[in-house]
Amino acid sequence: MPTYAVDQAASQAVSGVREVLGEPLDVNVTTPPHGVDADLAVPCFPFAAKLRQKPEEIARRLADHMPPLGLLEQPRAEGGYLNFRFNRASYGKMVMEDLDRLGARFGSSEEGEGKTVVLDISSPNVARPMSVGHLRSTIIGDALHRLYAFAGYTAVGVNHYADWGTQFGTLLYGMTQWLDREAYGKAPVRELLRIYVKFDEEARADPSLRDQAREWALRLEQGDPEARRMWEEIVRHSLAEFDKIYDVLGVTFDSWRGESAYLEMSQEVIEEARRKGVAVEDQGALIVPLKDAGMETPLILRSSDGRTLYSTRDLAAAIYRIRTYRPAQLIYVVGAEQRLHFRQLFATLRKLGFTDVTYAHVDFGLITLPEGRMSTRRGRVVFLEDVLQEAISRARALVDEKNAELPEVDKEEVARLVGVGAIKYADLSQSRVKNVVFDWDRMLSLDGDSAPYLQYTYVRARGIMRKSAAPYPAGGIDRRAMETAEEWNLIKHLARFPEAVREAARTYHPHIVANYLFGLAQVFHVFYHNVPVLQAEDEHLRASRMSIVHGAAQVMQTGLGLLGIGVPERM
RNA sequence: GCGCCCGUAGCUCAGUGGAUAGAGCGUUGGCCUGCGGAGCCAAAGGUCGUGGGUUCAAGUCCCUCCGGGCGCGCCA
Repeated sequence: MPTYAVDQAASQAVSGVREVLGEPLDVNVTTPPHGVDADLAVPCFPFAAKLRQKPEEIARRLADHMPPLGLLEQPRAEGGYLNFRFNRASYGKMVMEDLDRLGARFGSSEEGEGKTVVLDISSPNVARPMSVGHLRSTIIGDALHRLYAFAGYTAVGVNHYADWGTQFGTLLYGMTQWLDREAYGKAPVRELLRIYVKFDEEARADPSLRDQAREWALRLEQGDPEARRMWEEIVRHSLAEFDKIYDVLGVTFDSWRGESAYLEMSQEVIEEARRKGVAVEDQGALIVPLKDAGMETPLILRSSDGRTLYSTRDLAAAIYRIRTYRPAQLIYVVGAEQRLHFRQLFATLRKLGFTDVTYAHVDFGLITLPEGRMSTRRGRVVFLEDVLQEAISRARALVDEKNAELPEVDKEEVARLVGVGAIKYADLSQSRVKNVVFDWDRMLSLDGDSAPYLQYTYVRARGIMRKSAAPYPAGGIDRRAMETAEEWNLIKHLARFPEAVREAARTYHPHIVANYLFGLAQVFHVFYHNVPVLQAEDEHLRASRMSIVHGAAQVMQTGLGLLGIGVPERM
């Protein structure tokens, strides 16, 4: 499905090679390394065995007999490589026309047309303040949500918040003992946290408290009105708190459903699993044996005392999503420590017959503190709210320094965009698989490879655009605007955006887009530094360069938008 | 003990099996009479954890070992 210039150029290279060699060979198109003056390369080593000829000779033969290719120059043989350069006139023209025609849709595709993906994103714990630990799922999930929508899918972002489970027993009991009404009225979730921590301390001195907590958990489970009322209140307060955070982050969901929404359905799922022979009784519990799927530990559907578990409700939720949305794929953006859980979940779903859905656990490394793993109970935790505030205030200090004459409202807006952007970018610009040791300065970095560097690119481009309303040049971009290395490199980089977007979605790696944008920023800054736009020699050249600037601003805005990062007009 | 993940420059990280492994930070030294210096240019800095293997070609794939992290039946 080659629609963009990059794709077409690559497929022209492939068919050209096949035509000359006259065989349906597997042709690999790569990008040459830095020192080589070429845009695409085809290594000829793999053909050697089949053609009984040296790679160097094959490359030479190809170079000599290559038919004319619209977007590529006549290739050259260099060693065992066949090197192509883009044809500036045709390739550059096509790129710029695509950009002009598609605008904010440049980079999008129809790949997901008619298909739905459901993404499990964020899923915080009710009754706890969100910590930086929830950042990754929220931010990575949001970026994937946007990327999939951009790729043409119907993307459903689901917040599956944890509002059920044994921890509510301790909380309800704790509330009956130590609740400070006034503190609860002012900052309910913080007060609940205090109680949660206090229970842990007290229970260490007096283990009988744990029985009390179990008692309350049971009351809640059985629908006791008082327990139920307290629980509902906790959930309400928590969701209100989450809302505030998501609002600052600019993250939205298509569906909010807590685990408790699946209590009834869990019973049906248990029945179904039993009926299909997927689940069996074992030591008083109901389990799904998974040895045949390569797992020693089974998925547990019902505990020996008859309660549903996290895994039961997750299974019910998955089935609910499949029946409600008819998705092609279920995606879970959840930490790597739950790998086993998702292997079990997916295997169970397949056993139950849900085989026409693909499942993906998009995992990511843990965020830890320098002193070790975060622990809410021990108060060893960094709250997301504090991180956001700190980021915004650091950005604000910088705005005051760099752009003192900006109006107050704009300063606030810029500080928010830059501060929040910095946090998101810090996470989205590196591969998600590695663990991260939390570090204020690193997470809130505002220089180098950081959000403001990219946002500043946009600001600079917009600065030029504000000063001139030159329209897209009649008759297309002027060849003279593609002559210098700065111009040509920028155009070539713009052309690669669709590829970055596609790869990021395909591999669930938003950092591919982030890295791409960083490269774009670098190339643009060099262009900006060396190529006069407003002062171009004549009107047509100026309009042509303006269209390049326009394209750069557009791609930066679209790309950052896919990462959930906004751009200011000034900063 | 078993399973999974990670190990690339002083630090933090990129690197679809292809050519001479790249950035940012930090260090040193340059560039504001051009469209905003939150910028640009340059230098120094590497046995890609270790040892084998597969391949025409390995930072990338497979195995050993070392170091770190996570997980392993009724928590979420």
